Parts: sequence; structure tokens; C-alpha cells
Amino acid sequence: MVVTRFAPSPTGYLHVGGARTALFSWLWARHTGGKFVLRIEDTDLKRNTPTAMQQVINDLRWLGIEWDEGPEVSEPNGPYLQSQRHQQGIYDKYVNQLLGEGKAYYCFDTSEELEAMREEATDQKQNLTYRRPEIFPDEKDAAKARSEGRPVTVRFAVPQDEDIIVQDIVRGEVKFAASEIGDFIIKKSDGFPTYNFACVVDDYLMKITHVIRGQEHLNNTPGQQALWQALGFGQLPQYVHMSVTVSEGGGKLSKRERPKALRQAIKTIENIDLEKLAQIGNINSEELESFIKGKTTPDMPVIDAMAEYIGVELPEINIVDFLRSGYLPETMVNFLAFLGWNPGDNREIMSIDELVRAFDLSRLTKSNSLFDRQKLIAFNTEHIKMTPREKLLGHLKDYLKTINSPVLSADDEQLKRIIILCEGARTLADIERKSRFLFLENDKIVYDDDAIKKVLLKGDGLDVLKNIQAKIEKFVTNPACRIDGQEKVTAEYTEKLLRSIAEERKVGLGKVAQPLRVALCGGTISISIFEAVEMLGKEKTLARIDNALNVIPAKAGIQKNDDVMDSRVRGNDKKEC
RNA sequence: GGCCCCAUCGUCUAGGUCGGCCUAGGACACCGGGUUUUCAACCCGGCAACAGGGGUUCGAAUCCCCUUGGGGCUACCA
Repeated sequence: MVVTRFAPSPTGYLHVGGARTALFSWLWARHTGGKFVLRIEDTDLKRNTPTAMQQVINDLRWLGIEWDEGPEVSEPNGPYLQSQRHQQGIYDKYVNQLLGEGKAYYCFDTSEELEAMREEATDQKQNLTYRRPEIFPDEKDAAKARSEGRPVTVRFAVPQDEDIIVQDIVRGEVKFAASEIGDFIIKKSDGFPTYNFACVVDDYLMKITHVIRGQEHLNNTPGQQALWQALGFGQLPQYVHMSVTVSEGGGKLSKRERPKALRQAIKTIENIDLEKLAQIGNINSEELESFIKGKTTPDMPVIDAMAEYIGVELPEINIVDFLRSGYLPETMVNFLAFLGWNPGDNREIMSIDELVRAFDLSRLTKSNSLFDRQKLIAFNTEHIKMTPREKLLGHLKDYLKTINSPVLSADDEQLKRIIILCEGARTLADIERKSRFLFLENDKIVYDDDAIKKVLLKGDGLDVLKNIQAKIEKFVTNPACRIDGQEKVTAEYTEKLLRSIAEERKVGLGKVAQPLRVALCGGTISISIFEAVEMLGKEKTLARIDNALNVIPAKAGIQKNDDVMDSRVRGNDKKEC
């Protein structure tokens, strides 16, 4: 049976690269009817944060990647946290085995000494391959070193008799000269195993059949393979080294891109209030300065807070970033799957079930792929289109909650109506943006300067608005002015009204609809303006028109010419009714 | 620097294992045009690639070598 695993180091949120690794492993397990294991590689005390594991777990679940074995699920070969496994002595057992068999040895070098060796090797245009001692130090030597306060580590003596050939499913045979692979540390001076060791032991104990990971691990593989054999673990797992995902700027897509983008943004802003910025990020000014100089990087929440404050959009890298930007989990899964894989026919937009059915390791791509955000948006547009309305409603509610939108006050019926009106939306953020004005208080409407200039001030937008206002007021007070005897200002009525005004004025509907749109929502982008009037109701509609009429010309310093306008509008009223 | 991986339209890729079916297919982006109350969406049309050089062969995108370019790794990180 196929057993795959995802083994993240919990250093922060799940990012795109990690999610793709997890997805490919998961898809292969599901495709073959095998098992998918989640293992947490928290052997580096300095880097792991206590909340990170939960974040990774949440993000995997949002994507719909469920594990058969691992934290919070089922632990037949547990525990699944390497820190806990270490405490149980699992790794030491194997380290001692190697030590006893003379396949590993103690080392007492300080990091300064190591650094010096490395420099020497570089001078000779070589990589550091640790010089193995003729006679391995024994327990007594180790005890002595410890008492002297020297660091004690254990290195694996990599067999030097023959080259190591890695059989890789995507790359075929990859040959490494044994002499290139130096003896590497398997047990750190703090007693913890290194990644290269813990990974081998756990893959064996957890019966992993397919090690699917990024190409950045290819160079670790010969060492791990040698270790596997030295430990007598038998049949090697299948290795699958996926191509790397690169970002638009070139280079591996990295979570460092967000702080980098923020740093650049801060530098471009003139007269920026650094004190205030530090305060927003809840860090001191030295920390901020150090960050701007590129020396240090604060935590993600600090980055996010500062970015929001200066109003800069950071590139999405973490899976939660995509949730916040209004992408569907199905979109992410589909898109991530196509980063280094394709089904071989011309299909691109695929459901998760279709992906599971079609996925095959033999179709992994060798070359690196670029994370193309434009294509992601196109995928999202398609997925929004094909997602059943009920399900989309659920996704929309999740989204509204995560961004804490005013649209949260809408009921399901209203949300469904909005979804229908937003057909063709590219993201859930589009839907929110086009409808949030419906749920804001009248005085919370923010008028967009460009929209005001272009739509209301440039032509006779204000005049049109007065025209509309007068009609709706008549409608409210005089039943005779209603079209087809309707009592409510419905979408149908509004449409008829606006069309009649456009016809009268001999202009396109746009010249009439746009001024009203700006008055009601503050900008030029919204759901259908006819529907907006109905959903808003006549009081709010009239109040907002009134507000626009009063506030905007004053704000723009424009002289109002009420008398002329009013008489003209009133004079025409009867006829128009 | 050393080691390793990769190389088809701007981007993701199909084709490469079985060399002729490829005057290289699809998608995104882009450029025209249409539809339209805004933004989208939608419809029609278009542009666009086998990195370069050597081989092997009747024949190469496909096999081999070199060059160039891109990427990864080079830790008591994972």
C-alpha cells in the first residue's frame, strides 16, 4: 500500500510551496487508495513557534487536505511530533546503534572551528567534506568533552566505497560521488536529531513508501539513502523530487517576499512617520530600523499590520493570504496541482475529485514553474462559476468572517441574491466590494474622488441626480406617479425610471445610472444599480442622493444652482408621471 | 567557487519513453472587434515558441555532446 507524508517544520503559516508538496502527497495517496501521514518536524527549538502547528493544520483543512495519520487524527505509529519522539528516545536508539557499529562517531568541534574549516575548503574551491578521524572517539572522550564544556555531536560516517545512485521518479537516475558527501551531523549538541536523521528514521518507522518533496531536497537524498542502508532498513522508499515553484521576480517562491515587498514600499513613501509605524506594528523603533535595513524580519502579524497601515498590498504567499484575498479552496487545490503536473489532455479547470482520479506521479514536470497570479485569478473565476450556489454561500460567509466585513449582517437570502447579481466575479472580494455599501450606514459611505469628478461634476451628473431624486420622491408621495401601481421601489421600477430619464435626455443609460451609483455607493463599481435601489429601500436611497447633492458640490467648491435646476425638474414632473 | 537539476509561445504546458502523425495543440496574458447601467463575465478574430552550436539519421522539438541561460543545495534549518 502506498503511504505518503507531509512533514512540515512549523515555523509559520503554511505557504504555497508547502501546500503544493502536501497536495501532491495527498493526491497520490488518494489516487492509489493509500494513506497520507502528517508529521511535524519540530526538532529546531530556535525556529519553531508554538502556534505554527495549529496554523498549518488549519490551512491544510481549509484546502481539504485531510490526513489519515497524524496529530488530532489517528496515531498508530505515533507520536507524530518529532520533539515528542525525541523525548521517547526513538532517535537516540538508532544513533547508538550506529555508534556501536562504528558507523557514526562523536565530534567536538565548535562552530568557530567548523567555520574555519569551511573557509579553508572554499579557498581550495571545494565544499567542506568533514575530515573523518582515523580513530573514532569513545564514550570516555565524549564525557570528557562534555565536562570541558565542548559541544558534542554525532556524525554519520558516509560509506566511501562507491558512488550513490538515487532513483528518482521524476528525474531517473541521479549519481553522486561518495567523496562529495561529507560525514554529516545526525545528532546535535543539544541532543536533538538533525532533519536528515529524524526524517530517515521516521520515514522507516511510519512505513512511508513514497517520499514526495521539493527538488531542494535532492542533494540531501544520497546521504539519507546511505543512512537508510546503514541502519539496515531494507527496501528504500521511492523518491519523488518535484520541480521548484518560482516567483515573478525569479528565484524560489519564498515567504520572505512579503516582508521584502513591505520594506520596499516603506522606502518609497516620503515623510513616513516611522514612530507611528513602529507603534502600529507593536515593535520599537530600533527593530523597525533594523527591518528597513534588511537586517531582521519581524513576525507575520507585525508585517501585516504595518502593510495595512500604509495601505500596501503584499503578494499572497501563505495559504491564508489567498483566503483573505477571496480565493476558493477548490481554486487553490486546482491551481497548485498544475504547478508541476498536468493530466496530459487539455483539461485545466478540474474539481478535486477529478484531480484525484487523474493524478499520476509519472506526469510530473521536470522544469520549474512560475506562480502566475493572473492565471490563478482566471482559475478562481471559473471555480466561482461552477461552484453550486449553496456551497459558494458557505465559502462567501467564511470569507466575510475572515475579513470581518459589514456584509456579515446580511441574511442568507440577501447573500444568495448578491451572489446571483455578481455572476462573473473573479474573487469573493469582488462580491464583497460590490455589495458592502448596502450594509453600511449612510454616513459611512466613502466617496471616491475620481468617481465624483468623472461622473458627477464633469457632465450634468448632478442634474441627472436631481431628476432621479424628484421622481422617486413623487413616487413616494403620489401614488399616481407609480408605474404599474407598484408600492415598493423595485428593481423593475427603477430600471423603467432610469430608462425613461435616459430617453428623455437623449443619452445612454450609463449617463443616468452612473450618477445614481456614485450617490448610493460612493464609487463606480457595484451590483446592478436597479437591484441596489430595491435592496437599499427608498429611505436610504433618497437620503444618500440628498447627501450626495449637498455634500459633493460643496466639497468640490462648486456653486449650486438650485433654483434653475429645481424649477426645471418640477416643471417637467407632471408630464413625466 | 563546488555539487545537482532544468531548458517548446510573455506565462503554465501538450508532444519527447516508440525520431516521420508537428506547416508544433490547449490555457492564461496581450492586441483588435462585438455585447453592456459600472466592474466583471460573455461572444468573434488575431499575435506568439522548439535557447545556440555541433553530431547520429533518409529524416530530430523528440537521441548524444558542448556552449549559454535559469534554478536548487552548499548549517549542530528543515
